Amino acid sequence: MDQYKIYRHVLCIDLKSFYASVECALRGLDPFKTPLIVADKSRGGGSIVLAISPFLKAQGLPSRFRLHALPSIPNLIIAKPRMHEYLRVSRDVIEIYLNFVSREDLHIYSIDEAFLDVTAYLKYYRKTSSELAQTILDTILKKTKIPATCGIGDNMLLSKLALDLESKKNASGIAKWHYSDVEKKIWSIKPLSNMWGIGPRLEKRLNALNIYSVYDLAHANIKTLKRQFGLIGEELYYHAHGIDMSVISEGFGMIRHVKSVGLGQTLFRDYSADMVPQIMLEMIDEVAEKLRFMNQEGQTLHLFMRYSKAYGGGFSRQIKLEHPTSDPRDLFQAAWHLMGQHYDDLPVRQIGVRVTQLRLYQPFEQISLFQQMSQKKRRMAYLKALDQIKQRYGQKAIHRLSYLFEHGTALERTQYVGGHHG
DNA sequence: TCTGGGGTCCTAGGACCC
DNA sequence: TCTGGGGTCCTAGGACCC
Repeated sequence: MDQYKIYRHVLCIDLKSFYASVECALRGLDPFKTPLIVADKSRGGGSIVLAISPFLKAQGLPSRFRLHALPSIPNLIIAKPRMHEYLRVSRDVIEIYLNFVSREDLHIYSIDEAFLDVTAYLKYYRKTSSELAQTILDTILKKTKIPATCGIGDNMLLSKLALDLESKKNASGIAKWHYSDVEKKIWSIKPLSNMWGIGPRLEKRLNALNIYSVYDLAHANIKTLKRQFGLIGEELYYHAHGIDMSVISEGFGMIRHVKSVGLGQTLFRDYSADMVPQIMLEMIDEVAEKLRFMNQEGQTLHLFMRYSKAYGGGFSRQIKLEHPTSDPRDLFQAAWHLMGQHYDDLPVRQIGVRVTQLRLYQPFEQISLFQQMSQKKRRMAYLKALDQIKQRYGQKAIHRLSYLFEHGTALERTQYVGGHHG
């Protein structure tokens, strides 16, 4: 097993109760003393609370619940989500990371979590990994008023586990785990789903094999695990021994390119078959715009629908296009084709559109004729012009006539980012 | 179990080619 | 047409994460 052990100094940093902390910072309040939740009241009692302040967390309030399950809390502040602000702060924090390490050694894991491989920098800063972690956390707090915690490990997995299972809970906000801590700190993890990479389904299947703790997992037969779970089974076994071979600068860094772009929404009510194409077109417009913004085009369109509860079921199908594209017309045509084949004309509650097989936008199609080349370029120029109008004057400045139909959701969603209020 | 939206990775099975 | 095996690509579905 020792031959698989890599020895690096990896920091895994998490911005504490991120959305709620940003809201406190914007109001000049202390997140540890302020009862604040982030939720969109205007979306009704069924809407989800996105974040709660560390103050409320310390009082034992669950971190995710529905607005109508909210207990009465004195002086509670309910902040409406402002995704643009959260994204801005997230970018500010990334800038801070980049003042300490280079891009190759930084892996952005989510809007509020990042991995930093500081192995090569400790000598330069003349600090231990804990000291450097403390410096970075202090800098984040000073510049953005956001509290953060940090797990440190010999590899990425150990740093992540140190973060999730220790530093988020201890007073200093920093925890360091080595391979030598595996027996004491990882093997005792129970239930299994507390381990990163094990969800409720895997936990159940493992329990069926008489595996209830990470200790059991570490002492299970790797061949059995592989037979039962394939590659993931092997990975589970190694993770149970604290082993993880991924190195940020070897492909886990920031430069990793996005592999798909998509959009999904659960509609506020059931939509009958005649309204579905409009919703789909709106969503495809948005995905296509995002593709153009990223200067990408995609060659496979994936369409997902779940029918109204009254009927149940749905479908999930993909289709490969003739050429990569970021033109909503091509994408809609493909979606229309899929619908013709698989849609049962039932009322719909959930719709998803995703484009995969991405590549960098290429103005020329090698195999096509001159005429078609210029057509693609001209069409792109037109779409880009629309994009620019929207970027300058707002998403509502110019749009399809069909967006005005009463069933549309696009105009309301222009205020949203990632499904939440922008 | 679902409640949210946006992602990633893995797997089994089929089609097709040599 | 079937005999064999190996490889690649594609699709649908499952599971996980934040």
